[in-house]
Amino acid sequence: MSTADGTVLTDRQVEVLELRERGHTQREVAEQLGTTDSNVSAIERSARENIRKAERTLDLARTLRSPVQFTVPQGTKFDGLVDEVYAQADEAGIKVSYCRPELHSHLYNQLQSWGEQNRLTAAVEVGLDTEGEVTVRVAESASVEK
Amino acid sequence: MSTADGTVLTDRQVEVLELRERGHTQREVAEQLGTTDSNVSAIERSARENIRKAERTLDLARTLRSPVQFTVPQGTKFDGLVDEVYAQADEAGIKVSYCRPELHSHLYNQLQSWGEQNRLTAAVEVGLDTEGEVTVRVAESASVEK
DNA sequence: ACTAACTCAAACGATTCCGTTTGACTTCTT
DNA sequence: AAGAAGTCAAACGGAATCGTTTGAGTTAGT
Repeated sequence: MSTADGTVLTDRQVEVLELRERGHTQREVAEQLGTTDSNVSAIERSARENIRKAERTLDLARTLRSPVQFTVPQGTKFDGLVDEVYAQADEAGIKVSYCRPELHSHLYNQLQSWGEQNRLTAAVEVGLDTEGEVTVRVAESASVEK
Repeated sequence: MSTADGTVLTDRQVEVLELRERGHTQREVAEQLGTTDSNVSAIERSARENIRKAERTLDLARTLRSPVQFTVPQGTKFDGLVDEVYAQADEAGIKVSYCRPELHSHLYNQLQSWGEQNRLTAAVEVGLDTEGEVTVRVAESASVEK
């Protein structure tokens, strides 16, 4: 078994994920581990939730390392977002690592679930580091709203 | 304040990291938060540990998603590691996304803390996904040894 | 020798998180 | 209609994590 050591997953969660990724059904996994399918369902759910938390954590860590941070309100158009990034970078004397169309698609990809008709459906936190790297992050509370 | 929502960090940990990344000393942070410097030290430590755990978690998640997994023993030369990757990929009918020198430096970069004189100082778990992507991971227990 | 910045270990109460059971519920496919 | 695969909520006991305090220790710089 792969070790869950030093991760935010438990041994049980790794056991379940391993078997599931190999195509077994929850019932099969349940039998092999000597428990119920609904228990396996619960373990798998919290495992995937923990992985999502890990992703968000790294996003946040990157933002924290960024000397320049600002928030763009919900409803902003993607063009406006791009403008804002360049403006803030300029002000801080940072050269953005992306040309305009690059940055646009870079942001669009990361924010696709929070975009609708070229507008943001949630406020977005943006971070700029000294290398010109751009990170974006949507507050968790916003993704739960509505 | 940036929100710690949906991450593996607590609000307190984010507070501390924010102030610290802005160049404040632990004593300054302690004063601002109304506690002791040794407490701030402890909070910062567990915060960074949590971030490391998040990194390892994503590595592990990637490995779990990989249909091909194998372990390379401690003491293997980097050349041997590269050979093994190609051999395993071949056997599974996967085309590695890297040419030899690329793969070598790709692995070398990720494993630099576990390399010495072109040899691995710890066993390494390798994952290959169907896209030809290669992931490596060192068991936590190994990094603590010695 | 003194200070500033930081680390470390032990212990504590409080909180959160895990795995599990039970039972009901959706959604497909046959 | 029946079954297979999966989800969800509530409750539980046990384990892990958090923030904090206290006190001692290290490592630089002056």
